[in-house]
Amino acid sequence: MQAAYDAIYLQLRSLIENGTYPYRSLLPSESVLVSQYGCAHNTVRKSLSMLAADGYVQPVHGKGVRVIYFPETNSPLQSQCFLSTEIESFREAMQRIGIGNTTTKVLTMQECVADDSPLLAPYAKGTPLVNVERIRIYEGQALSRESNFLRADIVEGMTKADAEYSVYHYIRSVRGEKLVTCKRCIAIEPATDRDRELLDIDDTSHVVVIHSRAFDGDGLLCELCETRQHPKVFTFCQTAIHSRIHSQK
Amino acid sequence: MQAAYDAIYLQLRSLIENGTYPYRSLLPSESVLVSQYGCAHNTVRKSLSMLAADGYVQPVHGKGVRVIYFPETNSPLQSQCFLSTEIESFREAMQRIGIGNTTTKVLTMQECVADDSPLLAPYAKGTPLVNVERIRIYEGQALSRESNFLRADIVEGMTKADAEYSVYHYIRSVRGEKLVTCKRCIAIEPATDRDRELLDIDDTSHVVVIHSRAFDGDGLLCELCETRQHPKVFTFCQTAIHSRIHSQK
DNA sequence: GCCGATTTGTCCGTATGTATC
DNA sequence: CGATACATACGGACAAATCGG
Repeated sequence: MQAAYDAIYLQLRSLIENGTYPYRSLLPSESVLVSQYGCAHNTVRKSLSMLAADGYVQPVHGKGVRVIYFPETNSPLQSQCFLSTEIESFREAMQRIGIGNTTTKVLTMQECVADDSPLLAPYAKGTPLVNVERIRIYEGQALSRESNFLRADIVEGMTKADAEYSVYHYIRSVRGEKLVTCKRCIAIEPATDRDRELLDIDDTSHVVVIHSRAFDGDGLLCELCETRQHPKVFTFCQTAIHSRIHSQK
Repeated sequence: MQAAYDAIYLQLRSLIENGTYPYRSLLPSESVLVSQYGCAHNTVRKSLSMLAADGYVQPVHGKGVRVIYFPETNSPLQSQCFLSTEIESFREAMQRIGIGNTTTKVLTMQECVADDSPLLAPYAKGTPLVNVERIRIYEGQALSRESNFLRADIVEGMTKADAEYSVYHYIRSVRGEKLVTCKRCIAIEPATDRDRELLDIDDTSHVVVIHSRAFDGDGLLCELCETRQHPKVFTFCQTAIHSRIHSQK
């Protein structure tokens, strides 16, 4: 079942994207939208705040809701970015940006237990884990590698073949678990000897390093992952909105 | 005046950060919080959704609101990231992460007009602009440069000295304008000859390129900026939350 | 497996405050 | 000053998920 605010969000978004509400114009006022959609004021507001968070509109107090979306041909579009603001598997990301011919190779896959190393500190000590190390190859080049510490119970029964296809797909479709929140940290670090050994980075001095921690439907940590990859495959788009909180802090 | 949901957000956040509500625990239920704070449940819900967006909690349907925040010593904290999810000036960012001794040098600052080049396409053709090119130097090294196309009216009267201190500070404090929305696109590109000429990048093959577009209080584009910088000064943290929208699209 | 209590999720209608024009 | 528009807040109703008995 689709929520009312989702439907309104999607409809308004497509009207913005197809030019019905062009860049720099004002949307119909809240009260007009309320009567158009036959819903409550708060419902329209939720849809509008979602559009604002995604960079489609910006509400202007006392004036209206300004459309700030314009199609971009120059820089990579939001939808074509390598790293999305959503939670998706590598496979899903590749399909989204239209790179079909990628393969994944599992280097190692072994059970272990969370000790008190700083790397695994977010896991409770003693938690059974599975460590999966993989390499991503596209167009014959190894451009990305990752080391993944997954909570054992959430990937119970996973085989190497499953991990080669998609760990996220296994968690979601086979295990029926959700991935709800993902915290990420992006940095650019000098390539290590191990990077040069495993990846085709040639004359590239640095690699993109993404640390991510994913939480399941219960809000419990289930994945702790480090991805190291060639810089040329990395793009990321984001919309920042001013909040008064930080100005007070 | 501070909104009620802001106060509740700040209070709950500090209670989470100081360990009163530790990692993996559940917050008091909505109804308890409502009676504690003496407000309506929608107000509490707004605070909780802000905490969720910032990666502090994750609500679990029918169960409670799980705390997913833990202090990190290993990877860069959210507050220590170079590029924040807020809208701030370079000067503010440097103060936040504790790098005091930085200087800014204005290379060029000249008026121009938006033509039909793809770079300036987001501006209406004919819009008066000011182009400012600057270099950031810290610890004696030129590590970042940027080319900024600002709408002329929003930086009216700005001098080279103002631009050397902070363009954002001039816009906000002198001109009294707000910067509300900022769309950014991050990529890693090979360093150009011009990069090597202006920056101290030595044996580094790539630079971090940030394209950003900022919108003023009226929701009108007022800044179009390209930043090119040394990889070693770049870190970015972000929290992604699963939305059903993308799964339907 | 069912039932009831608890908790979050969605939605409604209303009232008031505040900025813009 | 009045009309319009967004911002905040309240209180209530019902749905849906979870959990324990």
